[in-house]
Amino acid sequence: MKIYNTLTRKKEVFQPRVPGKIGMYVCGMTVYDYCHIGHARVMVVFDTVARYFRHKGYELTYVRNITDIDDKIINRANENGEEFTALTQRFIDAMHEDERALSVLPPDVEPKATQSIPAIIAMIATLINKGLAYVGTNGDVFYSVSKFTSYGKLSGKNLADLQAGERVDVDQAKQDPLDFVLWKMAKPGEPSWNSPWGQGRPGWHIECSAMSTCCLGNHFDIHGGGMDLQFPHHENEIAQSEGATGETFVNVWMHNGFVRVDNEKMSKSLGNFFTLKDVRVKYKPEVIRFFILQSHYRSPLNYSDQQLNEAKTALERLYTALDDVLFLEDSEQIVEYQERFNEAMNDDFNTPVAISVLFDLATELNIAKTNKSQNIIELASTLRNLGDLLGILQLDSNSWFGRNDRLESSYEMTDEDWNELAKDISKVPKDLPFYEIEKLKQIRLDAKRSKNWALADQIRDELKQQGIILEDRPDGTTSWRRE
RNA sequence: GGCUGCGUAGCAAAAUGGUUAUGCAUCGGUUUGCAAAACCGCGUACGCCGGUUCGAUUCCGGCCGCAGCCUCCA
Repeated sequence: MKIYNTLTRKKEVFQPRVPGKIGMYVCGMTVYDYCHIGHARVMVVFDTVARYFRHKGYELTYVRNITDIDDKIINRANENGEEFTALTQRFIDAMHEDERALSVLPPDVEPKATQSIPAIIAMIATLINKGLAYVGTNGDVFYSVSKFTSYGKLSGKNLADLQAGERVDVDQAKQDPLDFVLWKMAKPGEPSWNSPWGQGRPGWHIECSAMSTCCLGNHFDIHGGGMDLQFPHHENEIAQSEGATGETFVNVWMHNGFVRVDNEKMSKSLGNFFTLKDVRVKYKPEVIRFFILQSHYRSPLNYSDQQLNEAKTALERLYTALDDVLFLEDSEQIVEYQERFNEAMNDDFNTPVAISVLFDLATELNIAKTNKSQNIIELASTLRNLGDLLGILQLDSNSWFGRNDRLESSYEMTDEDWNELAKDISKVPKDLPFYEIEKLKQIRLDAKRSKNWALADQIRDELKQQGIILEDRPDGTTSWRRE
């Protein structure tokens, strides 16, 4: 299979260092706020990558870190007047809840910066011993970028250009403006850990170097994250890790594109972000996941209600195809579709094409259902299993269409009462449960039998107002679903 | 200014040196009491200008436009 490698700027045939085994590290969240759709993209993209590797039979170790100490966390905790650990725990919990909703499987290891302090200190000490890092005039420890000759190889930058475009205020404590902090001295009252250089905390970049090599070894296969981490974060990670170990750090660098709003990057600093928590109120999480996978992971992804609505309609089409089909364990699979799907995924995880295979499969399944063909179960099972690789289509269709709520009545009503009520459903409370919908459906079927089209249409229209869609079938039965 | 990347039909989004992407929307048909869903049919799109080629949306060059990074950000 081929994967686009940021380091070489081209698709390369992927070869794990150890046959059959893959180590993958992805930069995770800094937990001082809720996850937004941009974070969702990273989670979903690399979850899909992980699922596919495992499907291909690789033994994958997937590590995704949590940054649970940094300036923003300290500031936010101070604003709230709470312990930073209380703050981070709250947002870690919220993140895990978002992940579960999006069917993002947990990574194998989820290291936290605050639990990796010894490894961080050890790596900084090595860098100082090797002459790649120094203690600045303010006591902070800095990485000496000019000492690392291949600095800039990932982002395609060179030191001269960087200096020419310098727009950071020069920190007097540094020897060179491009040098970055490895260990930051604590101000009074700030969270801190003891180190050979005094009480302080790790810089942002060092934690990822320490945690990744700690969990996966000095040299591993894949490192991922958002595009914006290419520089300086990942560049600095390379400098730190390769500087400290003297070995190649990572073979393949994968970066996902941004989520945009009105053609601008969605980001915390621009304030144009939508949190998952909020979006989930309006759209099912699976719709969000589908929306993300409908574009290639390296392309920009424009966020809008229109896009989400279309994703919902599209996904509904797939669930409609799966509706009313019995599934059998160990059903035969349709190889042709599996092959087309795999071919797409083998080409740098081309999920839009993989999804198009799902739609072709759905069309054939719909035809098979109409014709009552023999291969209905195989088609449906294949569709579901391929969907599973993308983390979609795993709900029971009754659940997707909102037909799985309680079966008993909420109201004490006679049939007479129901017949009266059916004539003016606008009086019926919103969010009718299963039993009541079934009841009204029956009343409508009776109306149809006696060719009382007016009443039948009225019931259908009124229910539509409530987001309940009735569909008559050729065999005279009626099915319903929630929008 | 430097460095990346992008520009595809109404919208979204892929592949591809000559052959159907796909989804949504629209239109026509089948079906239906009418709908809905489903099925069938319908789209000659590839920023502009040159070049290479028998042939370019696809390769090369220039231009224009957009985005990202160069400061915390997935």
